[in-house]
Amino acid sequence: MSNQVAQTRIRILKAALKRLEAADGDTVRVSDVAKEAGVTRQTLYLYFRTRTELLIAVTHYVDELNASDARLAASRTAPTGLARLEAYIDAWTAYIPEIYPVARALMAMNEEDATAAWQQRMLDMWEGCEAAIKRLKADGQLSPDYGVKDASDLLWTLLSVRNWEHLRIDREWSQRKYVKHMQAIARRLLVAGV
Amino acid sequence: MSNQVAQTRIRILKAALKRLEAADGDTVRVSDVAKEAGVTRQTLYLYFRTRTELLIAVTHYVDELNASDARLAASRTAPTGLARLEAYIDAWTAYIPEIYPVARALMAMNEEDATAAWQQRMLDMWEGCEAAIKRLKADGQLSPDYGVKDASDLLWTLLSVRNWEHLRIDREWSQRKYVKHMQAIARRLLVAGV
DNA sequence: GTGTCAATTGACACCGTGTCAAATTGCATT
DNA sequence: AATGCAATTTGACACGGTGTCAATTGACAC
Repeated sequence: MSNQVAQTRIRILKAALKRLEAADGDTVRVSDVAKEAGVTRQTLYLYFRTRTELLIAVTHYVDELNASDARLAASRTAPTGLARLEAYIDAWTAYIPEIYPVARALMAMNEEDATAAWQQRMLDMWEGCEAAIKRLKADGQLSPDYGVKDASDLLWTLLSVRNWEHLRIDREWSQRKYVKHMQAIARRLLVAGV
Repeated sequence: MSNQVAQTRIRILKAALKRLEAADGDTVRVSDVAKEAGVTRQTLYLYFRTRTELLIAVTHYVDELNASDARLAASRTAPTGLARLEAYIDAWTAYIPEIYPVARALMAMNEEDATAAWQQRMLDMWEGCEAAIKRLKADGQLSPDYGVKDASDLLWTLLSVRNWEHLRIDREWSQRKYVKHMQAIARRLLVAGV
């Protein structure tokens, strides 16, 4: 990829992200992004075959910007099951607001590839939940009320982007408050003897 | 409304519901509904000004079919705060699968009126949650961890259609299992001294 | 200068929603 | 049986947004 090409690509990604963050729920069109990037719509299509592909590329771009993988992975090194659960929740809940503008657009698409891409992410996230729960169980800290699978499903649901959206956007909770409550609820529901 | 007119209208509503229930996540087009109803697209537009208006009418139709209001309202007569909370959760969680096919389509729309209609329903549902929580508080059964507003927000989020979708569809929980867990979680989180 | 690569121009097809006017069918009244 | 009205159909079209295509321009490198 020549330097010029790489630059244009990045410019488009930045423009897309900017528009997605600014779009207050409104749909961002391909032409909006092109305009923002100072490029024609056709040029954009030279870099991304479809709108879906563009949005997916933006999710990866956001991940890079925030070194998300690293932050999520770091939570794995926590010393105890409980500490790990807390670290995972911290990492994930900090990630949501960053990915949300793109996530929203992706979730709003009724298109095969877009749905598949988002589902895959959610599956990855489920595995993160499961890993945290397994560690909890290994440390004898998992609530006796739940098996690993059910606990993972519940944690995964509790921490869903939709729940964040409900509380943070619809109910206007602060991010701080949201995180605090998610931590408390996860602990209350999933950790033994609390 | 003449008899004939009423019949055609109902036929269209039934057709729409049928297609929405059958559409496994795929978008249902106006022309699909018209075809199902055995009527031209133009006739449909004679009865419903827009696709959004049709979908909203279907939600009302579903409500009628199930006497949903009555069921929700019945939960208000429970003798204690806890009984009422349980009755409310039973009524609402039984309602979700009925409304879900339409809800899904409505939520998927990026259109002002559609969004507004769904938001209004969710607001009504929030008030149902709040009423249940207030009663709980009046009976001294509300967990000391939460105020009325926060508890209502949490119950509302816990019982969201999206959470039902996550657990019931994505994680393939049975309806029975879903209800059981929602009851248990609500109690654990919101009821004092459990 | 010539060749190459990136980007632009302008046109067009497709799909789904929504609109319009004119024609047709069915039914009731007299 | 003829008239009139209401419900429905027919066929056409506009619009917005995505995606495609071919021809052209501009810049820079050799």
